[in-house]
Amino acid sequence: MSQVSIGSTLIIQNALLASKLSKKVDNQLSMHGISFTEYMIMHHLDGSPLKTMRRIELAEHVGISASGVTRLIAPMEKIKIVEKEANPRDARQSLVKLSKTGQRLYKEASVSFEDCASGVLDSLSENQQEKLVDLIGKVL
Amino acid sequence: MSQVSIGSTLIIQNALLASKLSKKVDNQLSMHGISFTEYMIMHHLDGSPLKTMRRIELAEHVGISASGVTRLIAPMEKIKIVEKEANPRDARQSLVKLSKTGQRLYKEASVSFEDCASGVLDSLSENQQEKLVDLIGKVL
DNA sequence: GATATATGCTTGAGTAGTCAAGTATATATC
DNA sequence: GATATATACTTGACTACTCAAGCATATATC
Repeated sequence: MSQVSIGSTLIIQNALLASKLSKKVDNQLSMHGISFTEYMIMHHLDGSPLKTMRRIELAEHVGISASGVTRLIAPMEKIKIVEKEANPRDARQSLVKLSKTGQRLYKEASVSFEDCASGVLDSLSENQQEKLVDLIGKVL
Repeated sequence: MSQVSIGSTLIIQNALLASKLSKKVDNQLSMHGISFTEYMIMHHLDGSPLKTMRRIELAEHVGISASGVTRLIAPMEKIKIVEKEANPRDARQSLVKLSKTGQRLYKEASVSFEDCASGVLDSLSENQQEKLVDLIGKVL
Protein backbone atom coordinates (compact mmCIF):
# COMPACT_ATOMS: atom_id res chain seq x y z
CA MET A 1 0.00 0.00 0.00
CA SER A 2 2.80 2.38 -0.95
CA GLN A 3 2.28 6.04 -1.88
CA VAL A 4 2.33 6.72 -5.60
CA SER A 5 3.62 10.14 -6.56
CA ILE A 6 1.84 12.40 -8.99
CA GLY A 7 4.83 12.17 -11.33
CA SER A 8 4.63 8.39 -11.50
CA THR A 9 0.93 8.52 -12.14
CA LEU A 10 1.58 11.03 -14.86
CA ILE A 11 4.05 8.83 -16.68
CA ILE A 12 1.84 5.76 -16.47
CA GLN A 13 -1.29 7.59 -17.55
CA ASN A 14 0.52 9.30 -20.37
CA ALA A 15 1.79 5.97 -21.67
CA LEU A 16 -1.78 4.68 -21.69
CA LEU A 17 -2.99 7.78 -23.49
CA ALA A 18 -0.31 7.55 -26.15
CA SER A 19 -1.06 3.89 -26.73
CA LYS A 20 -4.76 4.55 -27.19
CA LEU A 21 -4.26 7.59 -29.39
CA SER A 22 -1.76 5.91 -31.66
CA LYS A 23 -4.10 2.97 -32.13
CA LYS A 24 -6.99 5.22 -33.08
CA VAL A 25 -4.83 7.25 -35.41
CA ASP A 26 -3.32 4.15 -37.00
CA ASN A 27 -6.78 2.84 -37.57
CA GLN A 28 -7.94 6.07 -39.19
CA LEU A 29 -4.86 6.45 -41.37
CA SER A 30 -5.00 2.86 -42.61
CA MET A 31 -7.53 4.00 -45.21
CA HIS A 32 -4.69 5.93 -46.82
CA GLY A 33 -2.33 2.98 -46.57
CA ILE A 34 -0.03 4.63 -44.06
CA SER A 35 0.81 4.24 -40.39
CA PHE A 36 0.95 6.91 -37.69
CA THR A 37 4.75 6.79 -37.75
CA GLU A 38 4.82 7.32 -41.51
CA TYR A 39 2.39 10.19 -41.10
CA MET A 40 4.68 11.78 -38.55
CA ILE A 41 7.61 11.47 -40.94
CA MET A 42 5.62 13.23 -43.66
CA HIS A 43 4.41 15.80 -41.17
CA HIS A 44 7.91 16.83 -40.19
CA LEU A 45 9.16 16.77 -43.77
CA ASP A 46 6.23 18.91 -44.92
CA GLY A 47 6.85 21.37 -42.14
CA SER A 48 10.49 21.83 -43.04
CA PRO A 49 11.36 24.67 -45.45
CA LEU A 50 12.79 22.46 -48.22
CA LYS A 51 10.59 19.45 -47.41
CA THR A 52 13.90 17.81 -46.71
CA MET A 53 15.51 16.48 -43.55
CA ARG A 54 18.38 14.32 -42.43
CA ARG A 55 17.56 10.88 -41.19
CA ILE A 56 18.88 11.55 -37.71
CA GLU A 57 16.80 14.68 -37.42
CA LEU A 58 13.74 12.65 -38.39
CA ALA A 59 14.58 10.02 -35.80
CA GLU A 60 14.78 12.66 -33.07
CA HIS A 61 11.53 14.33 -34.08
CA VAL A 62 9.59 11.09 -34.37
CA GLY A 63 11.10 9.41 -31.32
CA ILE A 64 12.59 6.34 -32.95
CA SER A 65 16.16 5.21 -33.57
CA ALA A 66 18.23 5.90 -36.68
CA SER A 67 17.86 2.30 -37.79
CA GLY A 68 14.12 2.64 -37.30
CA VAL A 69 14.16 5.51 -39.77
CA THR A 70 16.13 3.46 -42.30
CA ARG A 71 13.59 0.65 -42.17
CA LEU A 72 10.65 3.04 -42.21
CA ILE A 73 11.85 5.13 -45.13
CA ALA A 74 12.78 2.20 -47.40
CA PRO A 75 9.19 1.23 -48.37
CA MET A 76 8.14 4.89 -48.56
CA GLU A 77 10.89 5.43 -51.06
CA LYS A 78 9.79 2.41 -53.06
CA ILE A 79 6.32 3.86 -53.53
CA LYS A 80 7.75 7.32 -54.28
CA ILE A 81 6.38 9.15 -51.27
CA VAL A 82 9.88 10.32 -50.46
CA GLU A 83 13.10 10.64 -52.41
CA LYS A 84 16.68 10.15 -51.40
CA GLU A 85 18.96 13.14 -51.84
CA ALA A 86 22.68 13.50 -51.28
CA ASN A 87 24.23 16.32 -49.33
CA PRO A 88 27.17 17.59 -51.41
CA ARG A 89 28.83 18.96 -48.30
CA ASP A 90 28.69 15.73 -46.35
CA ALA A 91 28.74 12.42 -48.15
CA ARG A 92 27.76 10.53 -45.02
CA GLN A 93 24.34 12.04 -45.01
CA SER A 94 21.38 10.76 -46.96
CA LEU A 95 18.67 13.39 -47.00
CA VAL A 96 15.00 12.50 -47.18
CA LYS A 97 12.74 14.66 -49.31
CA LEU A 98 8.95 14.60 -49.46
CA SER A 99 8.01 14.12 -53.13
CA LYS A 100 5.07 15.77 -54.89
CA THR A 101 3.19 12.50 -54.52
CA GLY A 102 4.11 12.50 -50.87
CA GLN A 103 2.84 16.05 -50.39
CA ARG A 104 -0.46 15.13 -51.99
CA LEU A 105 -0.81 12.01 -49.85
CA TYR A 106 0.07 14.00 -46.75
CA LYS A 107 -2.64 16.54 -47.47
CA GLU A 108 -5.23 13.84 -48.00
CA ALA A 109 -4.19 11.95 -44.88
CA SER A 110 -4.18 15.19 -42.89
CA VAL A 111 -7.91 15.50 -43.37
CA SER A 112 -8.44 12.12 -41.73
CA PHE A 113 -5.85 12.87 -39.10
CA GLU A 114 -7.35 16.22 -38.14
CA ASP A 115 -10.72 14.54 -38.09
CA CYS A 116 -9.50 11.83 -35.78
CA ALA A 117 -7.71 14.36 -33.58
CA SER A 118 -10.76 16.53 -33.06
CA GLY A 119 -12.90 13.46 -32.42
CA VAL A 120 -10.55 12.11 -29.81
CA LEU A 121 -9.98 15.45 -28.12
CA ASP A 122 -13.54 16.71 -28.02
CA SER A 123 -13.57 16.38 -24.23
CA LEU A 124 -11.01 19.20 -24.16
CA SER A 125 -11.66 22.84 -24.95
CA GLU A 126 -9.36 24.70 -27.31
CA ASN A 127 -7.78 26.34 -24.27
CA GLN A 128 -7.20 23.06 -22.53
CA GLN A 129 -5.61 21.63 -25.65
CA GLU A 130 -3.24 24.56 -25.78
CA LYS A 131 -2.44 24.20 -22.10
CA LEU A 132 -1.72 20.51 -22.67
CA VAL A 133 0.59 21.18 -25.62
CA ASP A 134 2.32 23.79 -23.54
CA LEU A 135 2.89 21.42 -20.62
CA ILE A 136 4.12 18.65 -22.89
CA GLY A 137 6.49 21.13 -24.52
CA LYS A 138 7.96 21.96 -21.13
CA VAL A 139 8.85 18.33 -20.49
CA LEU A 140 10.31 17.65 -23.93
CA MET B 1 2.22 25.05 -46.09
CA SER B 2 -1.08 23.75 -44.71
CA GLN B 3 -2.47 24.82 -41.33
CA VAL B 4 -1.89 22.31 -38.56
CA SER B 5 -4.53 22.29 -35.83
CA ILE B 6 -3.65 22.38 -32.17
CA GLY B 7 -5.22 18.95 -31.74
CA SER B 8 -2.94 17.40 -34.35
CA THR B 9 0.09 18.99 -32.81
CA LEU B 10 -1.02 17.66 -29.46
CA ILE B 11 -1.25 14.09 -30.66
CA ILE B 12 2.10 14.20 -32.41
CA GLN B 13 3.90 15.85 -29.51
CA ASN B 14 2.34 13.48 -27.04
CA ALA B 15 3.52 10.50 -29.06
CA LEU B 16 7.03 11.90 -28.97
CA LEU B 17 6.82 12.50 -25.24
CA ALA B 18 5.58 9.00 -24.53
CA SER B 19 8.33 7.49 -26.64
CA LYS B 20 11.03 9.42 -24.82
CA LEU B 21 9.61 8.79 -21.38
CA SER B 22 9.18 5.07 -21.93
CA LYS B 23 12.78 4.79 -23.12
CA LYS B 24 14.10 6.58 -20.07
CA VAL B 25 11.96 4.53 -17.75
CA ASP B 26 12.90 1.28 -19.50
CA ASN B 27 16.50 2.20 -19.11
CA GLN B 28 16.12 2.96 -15.43
CA LEU B 29 14.10 -0.18 -14.68
CA SER B 30 16.52 -2.46 -16.52
CA MET B 31 18.64 -2.54 -13.36
CA HIS B 32 15.81 -4.47 -11.75
CA GLY B 33 15.46 -6.75 -14.74
CA ILE B 34 12.04 -5.51 -15.74
CA SER B 35 10.55 -3.41 -18.52
CA PHE B 36 8.23 -0.44 -18.25
CA THR B 37 5.32 -2.59 -19.37
CA GLU B 38 6.05 -5.17 -16.71
CA TYR B 39 6.28 -2.40 -14.16
CA MET B 40 2.87 -1.13 -15.21
CA ILE B 41 1.42 -4.60 -14.79
CA MET B 42 2.81 -4.81 -11.28
CA HIS B 43 1.65 -1.27 -10.54
CA HIS B 44 -1.94 -2.05 -11.39
CA LEU B 45 -1.86 -5.38 -9.59
CA ASP B 46 -0.38 -3.78 -6.49
CA GLY B 47 -3.03 -1.08 -6.57
CA SER B 48 -5.89 -3.54 -6.68
CA PRO B 49 -7.43 -4.65 -3.35
CA LEU B 50 -6.54 -8.33 -3.67
CA LYS B 51 -3.39 -7.76 -5.75
CA THR B 52 -5.32 -9.71 -8.35
CA MET B 53 -6.78 -8.79 -11.74
CA ARG B 54 -8.21 -10.41 -14.81
CA ARG B 55 -6.03 -10.47 -17.87
CA ILE B 56 -8.42 -8.36 -19.89
CA GLU B 57 -8.57 -5.73 -17.19
CA LEU B 58 -4.79 -5.58 -17.22
CA ALA B 59 -4.77 -5.21 -20.99
CA GLU B 60 -7.14 -2.25 -20.78
CA HIS B 61 -5.20 -0.55 -18.02
CA VAL B 62 -1.84 -1.02 -19.69
CA GLY B 63 -2.99 -0.28 -23.22
CA ILE B 64 -2.02 -3.55 -24.89
CA SER B 65 -4.04 -6.40 -26.36
CA ALA B 66 -5.15 -9.54 -24.54
CA SER B 67 -2.58 -11.59 -26.38
CA GLY B 68 0.04 -9.05 -25.40
CA VAL B 69 -0.84 -9.72 -21.77
CA THR B 70 -0.55 -13.47 -22.28
CA ARG B 71 2.95 -13.12 -23.68
CA LEU B 72 3.97 -10.58 -21.08
CA ILE B 73 2.72 -12.55 -18.08
CA ALA B 74 4.24 -15.90 -19.10
CA PRO B 75 7.86 -15.05 -18.20
CA MET B 76 6.76 -13.12 -15.10
CA GLU B 77 5.02 -16.26 -13.93
CA LYS B 78 8.09 -18.34 -14.62
CA ILE B 79 10.19 -16.22 -12.28
CA LYS B 80 7.40 -16.16 -9.68
CA ILE B 81 6.63 -12.46 -9.82
CA VAL B 82 2.99 -13.28 -10.42
CA GLU B 83 0.84 -16.36 -9.89
CA LYS B 84 -2.02 -17.77 -11.88
CA GLU B 85 -5.32 -18.12 -10.04
CA ALA B 86 -8.59 -19.59 -11.18
CA ASN B 87 -11.90 -17.86 -10.73
CA PRO B 88 -14.29 -20.50 -9.35
CA ARG B 89 -17.25 -18.55 -10.72
CA ASP B 90 -15.96 -18.37 -14.26
CA ALA B 91 -13.66 -21.06 -15.58
CA ARG B 92 -12.76 -19.00 -18.63
CA GLN B 93 -10.89 -16.50 -16.57
CA SER B 94 -7.31 -16.84 -15.47
CA LEU B 95 -6.60 -14.32 -12.76
CA VAL B 96 -3.17 -12.80 -12.28
CA LYS B 97 -1.94 -12.26 -8.74
CA LEU B 98 1.12 -10.33 -7.62
CA SER B 99 3.17 -12.72 -5.46
CA LYS B 100 5.07 -11.72 -2.32
CA THR B 101 8.23 -11.75 -4.42
CA GLY B 102 6.46 -9.55 -6.94
CA GLN B 103 5.41 -7.09 -4.25
CA ARG B 104 8.94 -6.84 -3.01
CA LEU B 105 10.31 -6.35 -6.51
CA TYR B 106 7.65 -3.74 -7.22
CA LYS B 107 8.61 -1.75 -4.14
CA GLU B 108 12.28 -1.83 -5.06
CA ALA B 109 11.60 -0.88 -8.64
CA SER B 110 9.26 1.89 -7.51
CA VAL B 111 12.17 3.71 -5.92
CA SER B 112 13.95 3.83 -9.27
CA PHE B 113 10.75 4.65 -11.06
CA GLU B 114 9.84 7.53 -8.75
CA ASP B 115 13.38 8.74 -9.06
CA CYS B 116 13.26 8.67 -12.83
CA ALA B 117 9.84 10.31 -12.84
CA SER B 118 10.90 13.24 -10.71
CA GLY B 119 14.08 13.64 -12.73
CA VAL B 120 12.23 13.72 -16.00
CA LEU B 121 9.48 16.00 -14.76
CA ASP B 122 11.57 18.52 -12.87
CA SER B 123 10.69 21.19 -15.43
CA LEU B 124 7.13 20.98 -14.14
CA SER B 125 5.87 22.22 -10.78
CA GLU B 126 3.72 19.97 -8.63
CA ASN B 127 0.72 22.03 -9.74
CA GLN B 128 1.56 21.67 -13.39
CA GLN B 129 1.97 17.93 -12.99
CA GLU B 130 -1.45 17.73 -11.41
CA LYS B 131 -2.93 19.85 -14.18
CA LEU B 132 -1.35 17.55 -16.74
CA VAL B 133 -2.68 14.39 -15.09
CA ASP B 134 -6.07 16.04 -14.95
CA LEU B 135 -6.08 16.92 -18.65
CA ILE B 136 -4.88 13.46 -19.65
CA GLY B 137 -7.62 11.97 -17.51
CA LYS B 138 -10.22 13.99 -19.39
CA VAL B 139 -9.11 12.51 -22.71
CA LEU B 140 -8.91 8.91 -21.49
C1' DG C 1 49.34 14.49 -44.02
C1' DA C 2 48.78 10.35 -40.86
C1' DT C 3 46.15 8.83 -37.01
C1' DA C 4 42.39 8.91 -33.74
C1' DT C 5 37.94 9.86 -32.85
C1' DA C 6 33.28 11.19 -33.97
C1' DT C 7 29.19 11.13 -36.94
C1' DG C 8 25.65 9.23 -40.32
C1' DC C 9 23.73 5.51 -41.85
C1' DT C 10 22.72 0.35 -42.67
C1' DT C 11 22.44 -4.50 -41.45
C1' DG C 12 21.66 -9.00 -38.76
C1' DA C 13 19.66 -10.74 -34.94
C1' DG C 14 16.48 -10.27 -31.40
C1' DT C 15 12.15 -8.55 -28.86
C1' DA C 16 7.61 -6.81 -27.87
C1' DG C 17 4.01 -6.29 -29.41
C1' DT C 18 -0.26 -7.03 -33.21
C1' DC C 19 -4.12 -9.48 -35.54
C1' DA C 20 -6.86 -13.47 -36.95
C1' DA C 21 -8.19 -17.84 -35.81
C1' DG C 22 -9.03 -21.37 -32.51
C1' DT C 23 -10.53 -23.47 -27.95
C1' DA C 24 -13.14 -23.41 -23.76
C1' DT C 25 -16.61 -21.76 -21.07
C1' DA C 26 -20.66 -18.80 -20.07
C1' DT C 27 -25.13 -16.67 -21.11
C1' DA C 28 -29.43 -15.89 -23.49
C1' DT C 29 -33.31 -17.64 -26.32
C1' DC C 30 -36.43 -20.71 -28.05
C1' DG D 1 -32.11 -28.54 -22.52
C1' DA D 2 -30.35 -27.57 -27.34
C1' DT D 3 -28.58 -23.87 -30.06
C1' DA D 4 -26.62 -19.38 -30.88
C1' DT D 5 -23.92 -15.91 -29.46
C1' DA D 6 -20.65 -13.68 -26.48
C1' DT D 7 -16.54 -13.62 -23.56
C1' DA D 8 -11.73 -15.03 -21.83
C1' DC D 9 -7.83 -16.50 -23.16
C1' DT D 10 -3.97 -18.68 -26.20
C1' DT D 11 -1.40 -19.58 -30.36
C1' DG D 12 0.95 -19.00 -35.07
C1' DA D 13 2.35 -15.88 -38.18
C1' DC D 14 3.62 -11.33 -38.79
C1' DT D 15 5.30 -6.31 -38.11
C1' DA D 16 7.72 -2.58 -36.24
C1' DC D 17 10.70 -1.56 -33.98
C1' DT D 18 15.53 -2.06 -30.90
C1' DC D 19 20.55 -2.69 -30.10
C1' DA D 20 25.25 -3.84 -31.37
C1' DA D 21 28.34 -4.07 -34.90
C1' DG D 22 30.11 -2.50 -39.13
C1' DC D 23 31.24 0.63 -43.01
C1' DA D 24 32.02 5.18 -44.94
C1' DT D 25 33.06 9.72 -44.38
C1' DA D 26 34.27 13.85 -41.65
C1' DT D 27 36.91 16.40 -38.12
C1' DA D 28 40.54 17.28 -34.80
C1' DT D 29 45.38 16.61 -33.26
C1' DC D 30 50.03 15.83 -33.64
